[in-house]
Amino acid sequence: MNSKKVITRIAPSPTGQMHIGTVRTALFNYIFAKQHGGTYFVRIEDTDRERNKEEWVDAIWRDFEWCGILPDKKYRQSEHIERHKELLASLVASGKAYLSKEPKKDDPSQTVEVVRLKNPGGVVTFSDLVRGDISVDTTDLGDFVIARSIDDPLYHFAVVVDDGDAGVTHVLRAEEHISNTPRQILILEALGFERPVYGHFPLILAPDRSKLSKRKHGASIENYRAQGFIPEALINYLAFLGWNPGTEEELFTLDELIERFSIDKLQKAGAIFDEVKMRWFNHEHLKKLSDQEFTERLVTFAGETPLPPYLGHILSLLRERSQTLGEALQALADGEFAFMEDNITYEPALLLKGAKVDAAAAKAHLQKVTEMLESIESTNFTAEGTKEVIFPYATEQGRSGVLWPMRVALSGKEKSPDPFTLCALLGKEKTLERIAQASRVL
RNA sequence: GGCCCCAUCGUCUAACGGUUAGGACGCCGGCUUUUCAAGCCGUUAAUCCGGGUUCGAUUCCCGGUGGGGUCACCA
Repeated sequence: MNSKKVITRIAPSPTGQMHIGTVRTALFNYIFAKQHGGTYFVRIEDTDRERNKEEWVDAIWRDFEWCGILPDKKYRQSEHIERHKELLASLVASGKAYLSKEPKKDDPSQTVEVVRLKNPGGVVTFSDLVRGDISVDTTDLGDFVIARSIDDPLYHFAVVVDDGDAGVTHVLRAEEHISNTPRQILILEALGFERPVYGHFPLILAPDRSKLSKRKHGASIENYRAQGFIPEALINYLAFLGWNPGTEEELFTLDELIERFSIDKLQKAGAIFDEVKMRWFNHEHLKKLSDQEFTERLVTFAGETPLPPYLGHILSLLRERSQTLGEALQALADGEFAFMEDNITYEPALLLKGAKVDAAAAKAHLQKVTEMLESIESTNFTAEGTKEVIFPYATEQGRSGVLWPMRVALSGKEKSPDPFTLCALLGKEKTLERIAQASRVL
Protein backbone atom coordinates (compact mmCIF):
# COMPACT_ATOMS: atom_id res chain seq x y z
CA MET A 1 0.00 0.00 0.00
CA ASN A 2 1.25 3.46 -0.77
CA SER A 3 0.94 6.31 1.66
CA LYS A 4 -1.37 8.39 -0.48
CA LYS A 5 -4.20 10.01 1.39
CA VAL A 6 -7.42 8.07 1.01
CA ILE A 7 -10.14 9.79 -0.98
CA THR A 8 -13.57 8.19 -1.45
CA ARG A 9 -16.78 9.45 -2.95
CA ILE A 10 -20.42 8.74 -3.55
CA ALA A 11 -21.95 9.87 -6.82
CA PRO A 12 -25.75 9.99 -6.70
CA SER A 13 -27.84 11.26 -9.57
CA PRO A 14 -30.69 13.66 -8.78
CA THR A 15 -33.46 11.80 -10.53
CA GLY A 16 -35.67 10.88 -7.60
CA GLN A 17 -35.87 10.11 -3.90
CA MET A 18 -32.65 8.78 -2.42
CA HIS A 19 -32.45 5.00 -2.45
CA ILE A 20 -31.39 3.29 0.77
CA GLY A 21 -28.75 1.46 -1.26
CA THR A 22 -27.22 4.83 -2.11
CA VAL A 23 -27.10 5.66 1.57
CA ARG A 24 -25.46 2.35 2.35
CA THR A 25 -22.81 2.93 -0.31
CA ALA A 26 -22.29 6.45 1.03
CA LEU A 27 -22.02 5.06 4.54
CA PHE A 28 -19.32 2.56 3.60
CA ASN A 29 -17.39 5.24 1.73
CA TYR A 30 -17.76 7.60 4.66
CA ILE A 31 -16.58 4.97 7.14
CA PHE A 32 -13.69 3.88 4.96
CA ALA A 33 -12.44 7.45 4.56
CA LYS A 34 -12.75 8.18 8.29
CA GLN A 35 -10.90 4.99 9.17
CA HIS A 36 -7.98 6.02 7.01
CA GLY A 37 -7.93 9.67 7.94
CA GLY A 38 -8.99 10.46 4.41
CA THR A 39 -11.71 12.54 2.84
CA TYR A 40 -15.06 11.60 1.46
CA PHE A 41 -17.04 13.70 -0.94
CA VAL A 42 -20.32 13.73 -2.77
CA ARG A 43 -20.51 14.44 -6.47
CA ILE A 44 -23.95 14.98 -7.91
CA GLU A 45 -24.06 13.22 -11.26
CA ASP A 46 -26.21 15.61 -13.18
CA THR A 47 -25.12 15.07 -16.77
CA ASP A 48 -28.46 13.59 -17.76
CA ARG A 49 -30.18 16.90 -18.32
CA GLU A 50 -33.53 15.41 -19.17
CA ARG A 51 -34.13 13.53 -15.93
CA ASN A 52 -32.42 15.77 -13.38
CA LYS A 53 -34.43 17.99 -11.11
CA GLU A 54 -33.28 20.62 -8.67
CA GLU A 55 -35.63 19.38 -5.95
CA TRP A 56 -33.83 16.04 -5.98
CA VAL A 57 -30.50 17.76 -5.47
CA ASP A 58 -31.95 19.33 -2.33
CA ALA A 59 -33.28 15.97 -1.24
CA ILE A 60 -29.79 14.47 -1.47
CA TRP A 61 -28.30 17.04 0.92
CA ARG A 62 -31.25 16.77 3.26
CA ASP A 63 -31.01 12.98 3.42
CA PHE A 64 -27.25 12.86 3.94
CA GLU A 65 -27.57 15.44 6.67
CA TRP A 66 -30.36 13.51 8.33
CA CYS A 67 -28.26 10.33 8.24
CA GLY A 68 -25.29 12.13 9.73
CA ILE A 69 -22.94 11.33 6.87
CA LEU A 70 -22.39 14.76 5.38
CA PRO A 71 -19.38 14.90 3.05
CA ASP A 72 -16.16 16.84 3.50
CA LYS A 73 -16.67 18.32 0.05
CA LYS A 74 -19.49 18.42 -2.40
CA TYR A 75 -19.92 19.50 -5.99
CA ARG A 76 -21.74 18.75 -9.19
CA GLN A 77 -20.48 16.94 -12.19
CA SER A 78 -21.88 19.65 -14.45
CA GLU A 79 -19.37 22.11 -12.98
CA HIS A 80 -16.67 20.15 -14.78
CA ILE A 81 -18.11 20.22 -18.23
CA GLU A 82 -15.25 22.34 -19.66
CA ARG A 83 -12.72 19.84 -18.38
CA HIS A 84 -14.69 16.99 -19.92
CA LYS A 85 -14.77 18.73 -23.29
CA GLU A 86 -11.07 19.41 -23.10
CA LEU A 87 -10.15 15.78 -22.45
CA LEU A 88 -12.66 14.51 -24.97
CA ALA A 89 -11.02 16.70 -27.60
CA SER A 90 -7.53 15.60 -26.63
CA LEU A 91 -8.54 11.95 -26.84
CA VAL A 92 -9.86 12.53 -30.33
CA ALA A 93 -6.76 14.54 -31.26
CA SER A 94 -4.48 11.74 -30.10
CA GLY A 95 -6.48 9.18 -32.03
CA LYS A 96 -7.55 7.25 -28.95
CA ALA A 97 -11.15 8.15 -29.66
CA TYR A 98 -12.92 9.24 -32.78
CA LEU A 99 -16.00 11.04 -33.99
CA SER A 100 -18.59 8.92 -35.70
CA LYS A 101 -21.61 10.09 -37.68
CA GLU A 102 -24.49 7.74 -37.02
CA PRO A 103 -28.24 7.68 -37.14
CA LYS A 104 -29.69 8.71 -33.79
CA LYS A 105 -30.76 5.70 -31.74
CA ASP A 106 -34.21 6.78 -30.70
CA ASP A 107 -34.84 8.72 -33.92
CA PRO A 108 -33.04 7.15 -36.91
CA SER A 109 -34.18 9.95 -39.21
CA GLN A 110 -31.66 12.24 -37.53
CA THR A 111 -27.89 11.96 -37.65
CA VAL A 112 -25.61 12.58 -34.67
CA GLU A 113 -21.85 12.67 -34.31
CA VAL A 114 -21.00 10.56 -31.23
CA VAL A 115 -17.55 9.97 -29.79
CA ARG A 116 -16.35 6.37 -29.64
CA LEU A 117 -13.34 5.08 -27.77
CA LYS A 118 -10.87 3.13 -29.88
CA ASN A 119 -10.93 -0.08 -27.88
CA PRO A 120 -7.60 -1.90 -27.88
CA GLY A 121 -9.41 -5.01 -26.68
CA GLY A 122 -7.82 -7.76 -24.63
CA VAL A 123 -8.35 -9.00 -21.11
CA VAL A 124 -8.63 -6.44 -18.32
CA THR A 125 -7.97 -7.69 -14.82
CA PHE A 126 -8.63 -5.67 -11.71
CA SER A 127 -8.46 -6.64 -8.09
CA ASP A 128 -11.58 -6.04 -6.08
CA LEU A 129 -11.44 -5.36 -2.36
CA VAL A 130 -14.33 -7.68 -1.65
CA ARG A 131 -14.11 -10.21 -4.46
CA GLY A 132 -10.47 -10.59 -5.35
CA ASP A 133 -9.28 -10.61 -8.95
CA ILE A 134 -11.84 -10.19 -11.69
CA SER A 135 -10.88 -10.65 -15.34
CA VAL A 136 -12.97 -9.64 -18.32
CA ASP A 137 -12.29 -9.82 -22.04
CA THR A 138 -13.11 -6.30 -23.25
CA THR A 139 -12.90 -7.19 -26.92
CA ASP A 140 -16.64 -7.68 -27.29
CA LEU A 141 -17.30 -4.22 -25.88
CA GLY A 142 -16.18 -2.88 -29.25
CA ASP A 143 -15.56 0.81 -29.77
CA PHE A 144 -18.18 1.94 -27.30
CA VAL A 145 -19.68 5.42 -27.16
CA ILE A 146 -18.21 7.76 -24.53
CA ALA A 147 -20.00 10.97 -25.47
CA ARG A 148 -23.24 11.95 -27.19
CA SER A 149 -21.22 14.57 -29.04
CA ILE A 150 -17.81 16.21 -28.69
CA ASP A 151 -19.14 18.48 -25.95
CA ASP A 152 -21.62 16.18 -24.25
CA PRO A 153 -19.88 13.38 -22.29
CA LEU A 154 -21.60 10.24 -21.07
CA TYR A 155 -21.52 8.83 -17.57
CA HIS A 156 -18.55 6.46 -17.91
CA PHE A 157 -16.31 9.14 -19.34
CA ALA A 158 -17.36 11.82 -16.86
CA VAL A 159 -16.90 9.48 -13.91
CA VAL A 160 -13.39 8.53 -14.91
CA VAL A 161 -12.35 12.13 -15.49
CA ASP A 162 -13.89 13.41 -12.28
CA ASP A 163 -12.54 10.60 -10.12
CA GLY A 164 -9.13 11.03 -11.69
CA ASP A 165 -9.09 14.80 -11.23
CA ALA A 166 -10.33 14.52 -7.66
CA GLY A 167 -7.64 11.97 -6.87
CA VAL A 168 -10.11 9.32 -5.77
CA THR A 169 -8.06 6.42 -4.42
CA HIS A 170 -10.87 3.98 -3.68
CA VAL A 171 -13.92 3.49 -5.83
CA LEU A 172 -16.34 1.71 -3.52
CA ARG A 173 -19.74 1.09 -5.02
CA ALA A 174 -22.46 -1.51 -5.46
CA GLU A 175 -22.11 -4.77 -7.32
CA GLU A 176 -24.14 -3.57 -10.28
CA HIS A 177 -21.05 -1.64 -11.36
CA ILE A 178 -18.75 -4.63 -11.64
CA SER A 179 -19.40 -4.99 -15.31
CA ASN A 180 -18.97 -1.25 -15.83
CA THR A 181 -15.50 -1.35 -14.35
CA PRO A 182 -13.59 -2.79 -17.35
CA ARG A 183 -14.89 -0.12 -19.68
CA GLN A 184 -14.04 2.58 -17.20
CA ILE A 185 -10.55 1.16 -16.94
CA LEU A 186 -10.25 1.34 -20.70
CA ILE A 187 -11.17 5.03 -20.65
CA LEU A 188 -8.85 5.62 -17.74
CA GLU A 189 -5.94 4.03 -19.57
CA ALA A 190 -6.61 6.04 -22.71
CA LEU A 191 -6.48 9.14 -20.53
CA GLY A 192 -3.30 7.97 -18.82
CA PHE A 193 -4.82 8.28 -15.35
CA GLU A 194 -3.77 6.23 -12.36
CA ARG A 195 -6.04 3.32 -11.53
CA PRO A 196 -7.88 3.51 -8.19
CA VAL A 197 -8.59 0.54 -5.96
CA TYR A 198 -12.01 -0.92 -6.65
CA GLY A 199 -14.44 -2.52 -4.23
CA HIS A 200 -17.93 -3.74 -5.05
CA PHE A 201 -20.53 -4.32 -2.35
CA PRO A 202 -23.31 -6.88 -2.57
CA LEU A 203 -26.73 -5.55 -3.52
CA ILE A 204 -29.70 -4.99 -1.26
CA LEU A 205 -32.44 -7.30 -2.47
CA ALA A 206 -36.24 -7.35 -2.34
CA PRO A 207 -37.93 -10.41 -0.80
CA ASP A 208 -38.12 -11.99 -4.27
CA ARG A 209 -34.34 -11.52 -4.61
CA SER A 210 -34.60 -8.91 -7.31
CA LYS A 211 -32.84 -5.56 -6.97
CA LEU A 212 -34.65 -3.51 -4.32
CA SER A 213 -36.50 -0.70 -6.02
CA LYS A 214 -37.88 2.60 -4.81
CA ARG A 215 -40.94 2.37 -7.00
CA LYS A 216 -41.87 -1.22 -6.28
CA HIS A 217 -40.64 -1.55 -2.70
CA GLY A 218 -40.62 1.98 -1.30
CA ALA A 219 -36.91 1.73 -0.64
CA SER A 220 -36.26 5.44 -0.22
CA ILE A 221 -34.87 7.22 2.79
CA GLU A 222 -37.85 9.53 2.73
CA ASN A 223 -40.23 6.60 3.08
CA TYR A 224 -38.53 5.26 6.19
CA ARG A 225 -38.13 8.66 7.77
CA ALA A 226 -41.84 9.26 7.22
CA GLN A 227 -42.61 6.01 9.03
CA GLY A 228 -40.65 7.19 12.03
CA PHE A 229 -37.40 5.29 11.70
CA ILE A 230 -34.49 7.15 13.20
CA PRO A 231 -31.17 7.55 11.40
CA GLU A 232 -29.15 5.72 14.06
CA ALA A 233 -31.19 2.57 13.43
CA LEU A 234 -31.22 2.90 9.68
CA ILE A 235 -27.43 3.27 9.60
CA ASN A 236 -26.95 0.38 11.98
CA TYR A 237 -29.23 -1.91 10.03
CA LEU A 238 -27.82 -0.95 6.64
CA ALA A 239 -24.29 -1.64 7.86
CA PHE A 240 -25.39 -5.06 9.10
CA LEU A 241 -26.77 -5.98 5.71
CA GLY A 242 -23.64 -7.72 4.53
CA TRP A 243 -21.36 -7.01 7.44
CA ASN A 244 -20.95 -8.10 11.06
CA PRO A 245 -18.25 -7.49 13.61
CA GLY A 246 -17.44 -11.18 14.05
CA THR A 247 -18.84 -11.07 17.57
CA GLU A 248 -22.43 -11.29 18.68
CA GLU A 249 -22.83 -7.55 19.19
CA GLU A 250 -25.44 -5.94 17.00
CA LEU A 251 -26.10 -2.44 18.27
CA PHE A 252 -23.65 0.07 16.89
CA THR A 253 -23.47 3.82 16.63
CA LEU A 254 -21.86 5.47 13.64
CA ASP A 255 -18.70 6.11 15.65
CA GLU A 256 -18.57 2.50 16.73
CA LEU A 257 -19.00 1.41 13.13
CA ILE A 258 -16.06 3.60 12.14
CA GLU A 259 -14.07 1.87 14.85
CA ARG A 260 -15.06 -1.67 13.99
CA PHE A 261 -16.09 -1.90 10.35
CA SER A 262 -13.80 -3.81 8.07
CA ILE A 263 -14.31 -4.09 4.36
CA ASP A 264 -12.82 -7.56 4.14
CA LYS A 265 -15.51 -8.94 6.41
CA LEU A 266 -18.12 -7.86 3.87
CA GLN A 267 -20.42 -10.53 2.53
CA LYS A 268 -20.24 -11.32 -1.17
CA ALA A 269 -23.85 -12.35 -1.71
CA GLY A 270 -26.76 -9.93 -1.87
CA ALA A 271 -28.94 -9.55 1.22
CA ILE A 272 -32.69 -9.33 1.41
CA PHE A 273 -33.94 -6.18 3.06
CA ASP A 274 -36.05 -7.11 6.08
CA GLU A 275 -38.13 -4.27 7.40
CA VAL A 276 -39.20 -6.35 10.40
CA LYS A 277 -35.63 -6.63 11.61
CA MET A 278 -35.02 -2.96 10.93
CA ARG A 279 -38.01 -2.21 13.18
CA TRP A 280 -36.28 -4.17 15.93
CA PHE A 281 -33.12 -2.11 15.43
CA ASN A 282 -35.25 1.02 15.53
CA HIS A 283 -36.85 0.04 18.81
CA GLU A 284 -33.46 -0.70 20.35
CA HIS A 285 -32.09 2.68 19.28
CA LEU A 286 -35.23 4.45 20.42
CA LYS A 287 -34.73 2.86 23.86
CA LYS A 288 -31.18 4.22 23.99
CA LEU A 289 -32.41 7.81 23.64
CA SER A 290 -32.83 9.91 26.77
CA ASP A 291 -36.37 11.04 27.60
CA GLN A 292 -35.52 14.50 26.39
CA GLU A 293 -34.04 13.29 23.12
CA PHE A 294 -36.98 11.01 22.51
CA THR A 295 -39.40 13.84 23.14
CA GLU A 296 -37.52 16.12 20.77
CA ARG A 297 -37.57 13.51 18.03
CA LEU A 298 -41.26 12.91 18.55
CA VAL A 299 -42.04 16.61 18.44
CA THR A 300 -40.09 16.99 15.21
CA PHE A 301 -41.72 13.93 13.75
CA ALA A 302 -45.22 15.03 14.76
CA GLY A 303 -44.84 18.37 12.99
CA GLU A 304 -48.26 20.02 13.02
CA THR A 305 -49.91 17.20 14.94
CA PRO A 306 -50.49 18.32 18.54
CA LEU A 307 -49.10 16.17 21.33
CA PRO A 308 -51.03 15.61 24.57
CA PRO A 309 -50.09 17.63 27.67
CA TYR A 310 -49.57 14.44 29.69
CA LEU A 311 -46.89 13.17 27.26
CA GLY A 312 -44.15 13.58 29.84
CA HIS A 313 -45.90 11.26 32.29
CA ILE A 314 -46.36 8.36 29.91
CA LEU A 315 -43.07 8.65 28.06
CA SER A 316 -41.51 5.41 29.22
CA LEU A 317 -44.72 3.48 28.55
CA LEU A 318 -44.94 4.98 25.10
CA ARG A 319 -41.32 4.17 24.37
CA GLU A 320 -41.51 0.53 25.31
CA ARG A 321 -44.63 0.10 23.21
CA SER A 322 -43.47 1.74 20.00
CA GLN A 323 -40.96 0.44 17.50
CA THR A 324 -41.11 3.61 15.43
CA LEU A 325 -42.02 7.24 16.02
CA GLY A 326 -44.93 6.66 13.68
CA GLU A 327 -46.28 3.97 15.97
CA ALA A 328 -45.87 6.21 18.98
CA LEU A 329 -47.84 8.96 17.30
CA GLN A 330 -50.48 6.47 16.23
CA ALA A 331 -50.84 5.11 19.77
CA LEU A 332 -51.42 8.64 21.00
CA ALA A 333 -53.93 9.29 18.25
CA ASP A 334 -55.71 6.01 19.01
CA GLY A 335 -56.21 7.16 22.59
CA GLU A 336 -54.17 4.40 24.15
CA PHE A 337 -53.30 6.78 26.95
CA ALA A 338 -56.65 8.51 27.13
CA PHE A 339 -56.92 7.32 30.75
CA MET A 340 -54.68 10.27 31.56
CA GLU A 341 -57.55 12.58 30.67
CA ASP A 342 -60.30 13.37 33.15
CA ASN A 343 -63.45 12.52 31.20
CA ILE A 344 -63.64 8.83 31.97
CA THR A 345 -66.80 6.77 31.53
CA TYR A 346 -67.56 3.14 32.34
CA GLU A 347 -69.42 0.31 30.76
CA PRO A 348 -70.57 -2.00 33.53
CA ALA A 349 -70.03 -5.06 31.34
CA LEU A 350 -66.40 -4.17 30.72
CA LEU A 351 -65.72 -3.84 34.45
CA LEU A 352 -66.65 -7.50 34.84
CA LYS A 353 -65.48 -8.87 31.51
CA GLY A 354 -62.30 -10.55 32.68
CA ALA A 355 -63.11 -10.59 36.37
CA LYS A 356 -64.75 -14.02 36.62
CA VAL A 357 -66.90 -12.75 39.52
CA ASP A 358 -70.32 -11.11 39.73
CA ALA A 359 -71.02 -7.42 40.22
CA ALA A 360 -71.57 -7.68 43.95
CA ALA A 361 -68.27 -9.44 44.53
CA ALA A 362 -66.42 -7.00 42.29
CA LYS A 363 -67.95 -4.12 44.18
CA ALA A 364 -66.87 -5.62 47.49
CA HIS A 365 -63.33 -6.05 46.20
CA LEU A 366 -63.21 -2.46 45.02
CA GLN A 367 -64.38 -1.35 48.44
CA LYS A 368 -61.60 -3.29 50.10
CA VAL A 369 -59.04 -1.99 47.56
CA THR A 370 -60.18 1.54 48.36
CA GLU A 371 -59.58 1.01 52.05
CA MET A 372 -56.14 -0.38 51.47
CA LEU A 373 -55.14 2.38 49.06
CA GLU A 374 -56.37 5.02 51.50
CA SER A 375 -53.88 3.73 54.03
CA ILE A 376 -50.94 4.48 51.73
CA GLU A 377 -49.12 7.78 52.13
CA SER A 378 -49.42 10.00 49.04
CA THR A 379 -45.64 10.06 48.78
CA ASN A 380 -45.53 6.29 48.65
CA PHE A 381 -48.25 5.99 46.05
CA THR A 382 -46.00 4.34 43.48
CA ALA A 383 -46.40 1.20 41.41
CA GLU A 384 -44.32 -0.70 43.93
CA GLY A 385 -45.98 0.83 46.95
CA THR A 386 -49.52 0.08 45.77
CA LYS A 387 -48.65 -3.40 44.60
CA GLU A 388 -47.18 -4.20 47.98
CA VAL A 389 -50.53 -3.72 49.73
CA ILE A 390 -52.95 -4.87 47.03
CA PHE A 391 -51.19 -7.88 45.64
CA PRO A 392 -51.33 -10.15 48.71
CA TYR A 393 -55.05 -9.47 48.97
CA ALA A 394 -55.57 -10.13 45.26
CA THR A 395 -53.66 -13.37 45.44
CA GLU A 396 -55.71 -14.51 48.38
CA GLN A 397 -59.07 -13.51 46.87
CA GLY A 398 -58.37 -14.51 43.28
CA ARG A 399 -56.37 -12.08 41.23
CA SER A 400 -58.74 -11.71 38.30
CA GLY A 401 -61.66 -10.75 40.54
CA VAL A 402 -59.70 -7.97 42.23
CA LEU A 403 -57.24 -6.80 39.59
CA TRP A 404 -59.47 -6.74 36.51
CA PRO A 405 -62.19 -4.46 37.93
CA MET A 406 -59.53 -2.28 39.52
CA ARG A 407 -57.60 -1.92 36.26
CA VAL A 408 -60.70 -1.14 34.21
CA ALA A 409 -61.87 1.29 36.89
CA LEU A 410 -58.62 3.18 36.51
CA SER A 411 -58.26 3.03 32.74
CA GLY A 412 -61.83 2.67 31.45
CA LYS A 413 -60.38 0.37 28.81
CA GLU A 414 -60.18 -3.29 28.02
CA LYS A 415 -56.48 -3.03 27.26
CA SER A 416 -54.19 -0.91 29.36
CA PRO A 417 -51.05 -0.96 31.48
CA ASP A 418 -51.25 -2.91 34.74
CA PRO A 419 -53.27 -1.48 37.69
CA PHE A 420 -50.27 -0.49 39.81
CA THR A 421 -48.64 1.47 37.02
CA LEU A 422 -51.99 3.20 36.59
CA CYS A 423 -52.14 4.06 40.31
CA ALA A 424 -48.74 5.67 40.13
CA LEU A 425 -49.63 7.61 36.98
CA LEU A 426 -52.95 8.90 38.30
CA GLY A 427 -51.94 9.66 41.87
CA LYS A 428 -53.83 8.84 45.04
CA GLU A 429 -56.65 11.28 44.71
CA LYS A 430 -57.68 10.43 41.16
CA THR A 431 -57.21 6.73 41.75
CA LEU A 432 -59.67 6.72 44.64
CA GLU A 433 -62.07 8.95 42.77
CA ARG A 434 -62.19 6.57 39.81
CA ILE A 435 -62.64 3.48 41.88
CA ALA A 436 -65.54 5.13 43.67
CA GLN A 437 -67.06 6.18 40.37
CA ALA A 438 -66.74 2.67 38.94
CA SER A 439 -68.30 1.20 42.06
CA ARG A 440 -71.36 3.37 41.60
CA VAL A 441 -71.76 2.09 38.03
CA LEU A 442 -71.56 -1.54 39.06
C1' G B 1 -28.47 -15.66 -24.77
C1' G B 2 -22.89 -13.69 -24.00
C1' C B 3 -19.87 -12.00 -20.06
C1' C B 4 -19.30 -11.33 -14.73
C1' C B 5 -20.62 -12.27 -9.59
C1' C B 6 -22.74 -15.32 -5.86
C1' A B 7 -24.76 -19.86 -2.83
C1' U B 8 -25.27 -21.99 5.82
C1' C B 9 -32.07 -22.00 9.46
C1' G B 10 -37.97 -18.25 6.46
C1' U B 11 -34.47 -13.66 6.82
C1' C B 12 -29.51 -11.31 8.34
C1' U B 13 -25.34 -14.08 9.54
C1' A B 14 -20.97 -17.06 12.74
C1' A B 15 -17.86 -21.23 12.39
C1' C B 16 -8.24 -19.38 10.13
C1' G B 17 -10.34 -28.72 7.47
C1' G B 18 -11.97 -31.62 13.26
C1' U B 19 -18.18 -27.63 16.80
C1' U B 20 -24.07 -31.44 19.56
C1' A B 21 -23.12 -26.24 12.80
C1' G B 22 -23.42 -20.75 17.09
C1' G B 23 -26.11 -15.88 17.39
C1' A B 24 -29.91 -12.25 15.95
C1' C B 25 -34.89 -11.08 13.78
C1' G B 26 -39.46 -13.51 12.92
C1' C B 27 -42.63 -17.75 14.09
C1' C B 28 -44.44 -21.00 17.96
C1' G B 29 -44.74 -22.19 23.34
C1' G B 30 -44.13 -20.78 28.49
C1' C B 31 -43.34 -17.26 32.65
C1' U B 32 -44.26 -12.55 35.06
C1' U B 33 -48.46 -7.44 37.91
C1' U B 34 -53.93 -14.48 34.70
C1' U B 35 -55.83 -7.45 29.74
C1' C B 36 -52.43 -5.30 25.98
C1' A B 37 -47.41 -4.08 25.16
C1' A B 38 -42.57 -4.70 26.86
C1' G B 39 -39.30 -8.07 29.34
C1' C B 40 -37.38 -13.01 30.53
C1' C B 41 -37.00 -18.35 29.34
C1' G B 42 -37.56 -22.15 25.85
C1' U B 43 -38.80 -24.74 21.10
C1' U B 44 -38.72 -25.17 15.80
C1' A B 45 -35.45 -24.46 11.69
C1' A B 46 -29.85 -24.54 7.51
C1' U B 47 -24.55 -26.19 5.14
C1' C B 48 -28.18 -26.46 -3.19
C1' C B 49 -26.72 -31.23 -5.88
C1' G B 50 -22.77 -34.50 -7.77
C1' G B 51 -17.86 -35.70 -8.03
C1' G B 52 -12.96 -35.28 -6.31
C1' U B 53 -8.54 -33.87 -2.56
C1' U B 54 -8.09 -35.45 2.67
C1' C B 55 -7.85 -39.84 8.19
C1' G B 56 -11.71 -35.96 8.18
C1' A B 57 -15.01 -31.28 4.43
C1' U B 58 -19.88 -25.85 5.58
C1' U B 59 -14.77 -24.75 4.76
C1' C B 60 -10.19 -26.50 -0.76
C1' C B 61 -10.79 -28.02 -6.36
C1' C B 62 -13.98 -29.33 -10.60
C1' G B 63 -18.80 -29.88 -12.76
C1' G B 64 -23.91 -29.14 -12.54
C1' U B 65 -28.20 -26.51 -10.65
C1' G B 66 -30.19 -22.15 -8.80
C1' G B 67 -30.16 -16.87 -8.01
C1' G B 68 -28.40 -12.05 -9.19
C1' G B 69 -25.89 -8.21 -12.03
C1' U B 70 -24.70 -6.31 -16.75
C1' C B 71 -24.73 -6.07 -21.89
C1' A B 72 -27.62 2.39 -23.73
C1' C B 73 -26.48 8.03 -27.79
C1' C B 74 -29.31 6.37 -18.40
C1' A B 75 -26.56 7.04 -14.19
